[in-house]
Amino acid sequence: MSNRQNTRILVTSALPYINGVKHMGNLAGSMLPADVYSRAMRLLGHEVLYICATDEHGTPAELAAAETGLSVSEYCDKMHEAQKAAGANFKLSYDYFGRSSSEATHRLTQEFAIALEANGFIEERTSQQVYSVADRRYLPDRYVEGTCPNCGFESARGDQCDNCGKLLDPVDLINPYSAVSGSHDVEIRDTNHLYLKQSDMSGRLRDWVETHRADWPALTTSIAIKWLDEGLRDRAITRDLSWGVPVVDADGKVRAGFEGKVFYVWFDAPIAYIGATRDWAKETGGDWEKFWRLDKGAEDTRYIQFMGKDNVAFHTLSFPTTIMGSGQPWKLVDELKAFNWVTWYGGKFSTSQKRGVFMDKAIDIAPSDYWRWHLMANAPESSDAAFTWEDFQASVNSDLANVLGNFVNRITSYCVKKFDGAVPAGGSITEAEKWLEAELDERLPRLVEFYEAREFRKAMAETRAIWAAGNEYLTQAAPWTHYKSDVDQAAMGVRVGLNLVALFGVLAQPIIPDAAEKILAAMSIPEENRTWNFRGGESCMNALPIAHPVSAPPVLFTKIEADDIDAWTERFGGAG
RNA sequence: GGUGAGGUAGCUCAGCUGGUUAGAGCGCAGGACUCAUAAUCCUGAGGUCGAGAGUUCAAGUCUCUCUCUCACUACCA
Repeated sequence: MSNRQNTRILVTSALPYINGVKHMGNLAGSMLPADVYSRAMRLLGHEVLYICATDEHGTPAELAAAETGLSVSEYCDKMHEAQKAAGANFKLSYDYFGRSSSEATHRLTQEFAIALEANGFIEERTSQQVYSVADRRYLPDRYVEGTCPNCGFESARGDQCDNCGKLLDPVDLINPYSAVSGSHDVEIRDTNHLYLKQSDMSGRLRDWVETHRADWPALTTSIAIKWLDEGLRDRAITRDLSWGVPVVDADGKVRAGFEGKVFYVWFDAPIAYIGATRDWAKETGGDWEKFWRLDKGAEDTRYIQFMGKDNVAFHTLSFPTTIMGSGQPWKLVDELKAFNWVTWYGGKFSTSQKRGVFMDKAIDIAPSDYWRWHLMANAPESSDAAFTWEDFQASVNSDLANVLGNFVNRITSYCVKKFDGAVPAGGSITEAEKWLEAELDERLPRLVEFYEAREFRKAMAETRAIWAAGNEYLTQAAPWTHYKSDVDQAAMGVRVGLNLVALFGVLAQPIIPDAAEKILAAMSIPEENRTWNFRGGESCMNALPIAHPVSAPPVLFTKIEADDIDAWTERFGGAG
């Protein structure tokens, strides 16, 4: 493990939309795994840059702002800070949490569009769109409602009827009205938009996706191939809105006929990955180009994207079309990690029906470590994963409190009581130490492999198994039994046990950073000794110097009681 | 409707290119221990791998049909 090459790694997680605080499923499906991965890679000595940002444009932001009485810009300022704070509460270790509304992203978006048009990948076309006279705005399909021509349902949305499920075109709705104001004064107008000619890129996209069949998860490639098989359609990348990136010509002036139009959020949102990196560079003096420009060192960067499955098409097809079509040496993603959904007792999260927990409330209920551990140990990697309070309780009580917390407590407090809180010398190697060494030699490399492969459930299970091995070792070594007749031999068990506490703290860092910090502080482990330079089980068992001071940390994990579950179910909904 | 993913012990899930008695954690039962957050450790019970058919010396693993669940279906993001 010692001769691993240090790599430069760029990590991005799908941009959370500006409206509202995200629920635990959003956290589990992109930001949290990206964070755990970034932390692990940093510990392994890699150069990691983890970038995320709020996705701020689009109709929903405009409407939400109007409801609060704030300007869109003020509203976004406020919500950006709220999301930033929520991320901080969950200890998301972004190197930079930017905004798609930043100057850098605006300029890049415009530059990409100009380059794409010069290369023939953008075309101006006319389409029909519903315009609401009362609202003085064009309405996205789902903001137009009316009677379903198929089943007669009276409040069918323009994109799909909630009653019969049929896909609709808003133009076909009978008696259409604006979902924003309820006004029936709506009309169909012709409007010009820029289209990204994804169809012309199909061949190159397919070749590129095919080369990754082996190293991308099946979830990722199957979705991309599905879209390609159905035939990529050209996609409008502008909208009739005022809040967003203006459409300009090469001279920087608004494009003729595009007054009152901006780029579609899904054109500029992924570009915000680059924009946010530039903003990071501006703020820190870092070099953004070595992460993004192939001609400036990005050939040596490994770029990994984290996202929910709904985002796969945009990251495997649309954004790559933008990158490839620009004809410029931009970095394409190397590896994608896509997640399924976390469901709420098998159903959907729903704010209106009080079903589900959102990041701001979740942190009031339980410490971030609890959520981080449970969501990663039960990550929706191969299929949707059901969240239940009972499972949450089991993860926290069994894995964190009983296996890890109790281990740390039992051996540190014993050391304080019997060995004056100092790592004791003495004793000889027994079967117990040999067993433990073999166990660590097998499990530590495997753990690292799981992290590198971004197999989160397996990495968590392996971590837990290592913690459990500590308890098993203590049972075998039984220092409390030896203490009665052979204090030196008891010292052996205590010393190795304390080394395990330090090791467990080191291993816990990417997942449960707060608890890890408490453990490492109680063990007085200096910063430079907290990295993942494992040199085999034997050295892990003898890392602490003799007489090194040790204290017993306060209870690390308070258990979740049945009463808590009842109260939370009452407050947030559950099986009922 | 189309497409994709999934249906493996009571629960949540592993099982790579098919190969001895199908695995883990939780839960459950019994035992051990007493340093510890009534914790921990050991042992055990529990599955005809959604249904049916086929290919093969051999299928949870490949093919087909059926069935159930979930997701996506391009102007929500």
